[in-house]
Amino acid sequence: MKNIKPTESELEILNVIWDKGQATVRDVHEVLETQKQSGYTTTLKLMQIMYEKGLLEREASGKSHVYKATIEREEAQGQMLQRMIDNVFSGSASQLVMQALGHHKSTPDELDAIREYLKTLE
Amino acid sequence: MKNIKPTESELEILNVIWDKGQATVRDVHEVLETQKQSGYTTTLKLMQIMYEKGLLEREASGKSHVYKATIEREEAQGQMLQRMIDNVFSGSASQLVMQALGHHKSTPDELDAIREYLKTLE
DNA sequence: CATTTGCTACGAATATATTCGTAATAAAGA
DNA sequence: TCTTTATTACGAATATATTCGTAGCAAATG
Repeated sequence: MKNIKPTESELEILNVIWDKGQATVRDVHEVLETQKQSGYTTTLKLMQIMYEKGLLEREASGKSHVYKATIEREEAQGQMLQRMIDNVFSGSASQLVMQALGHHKSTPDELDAIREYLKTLE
Repeated sequence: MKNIKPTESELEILNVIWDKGQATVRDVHEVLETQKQSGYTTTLKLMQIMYEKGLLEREASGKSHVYKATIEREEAQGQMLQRMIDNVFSGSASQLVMQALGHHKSTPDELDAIREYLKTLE
């Protein structure tokens, strides 16, 4: 089980790739451009580094490469969450949960979904 | 409302100070030493930087300084949580909550506490 | 009074992350 | 065929974070 710790920029890229399933540098760059100003080669370089780190895998396709994430979104979310629980909430997941529920006005539907989910955890 | 983004090392220091209420460099260093090997002046330098950034305030006490956090633990937790919700869970707090509940076997007591808490959110 | 101890300040080395320019290359288009 | 375009690779500049050595100083100790 791989343990990842993406930087902020890497996470932005992962989010695009997770959304799309797979993507070229150009695909990713076009999305990132809408969020913040940045050069194409910046995105390229980051994705090359992520490939070297093993965060992404890639496959040649004509002149370019098609990248995929080597870890599922849920798996990565779980790891990042665990790190936050450990480092910020002294290891208490329930503390984190209550903070999250308290600060963000969730809709009644969302709260219901959580209640349902709690039932399945018995 | 100040918006903080402590680095990993800064967070370790903040945790000690939040636990103690206030602390000197030596106090902090003694705790950190039990967690990882590091030099006294490293801790000192970090706390000086945190002071410059406004993360800590300090007061001379004899030859040394007594430091306090300029932000409450809960406030900081809330901000870090919000950032994670935005960057990792596409803005969905309930997604984060369910991930947290699913991955970490909370005790029945904790789950009860969360259920109670949900009731108060109606 | 001289020495040791414990503190701050600060510069510098190192590591890591981010950004971008330039070169090489191959495909597409005129 | 010649030129433009889109791509990768890579080096380098910049920014940020981390670590520690050294100097200066004052208090405590012998």
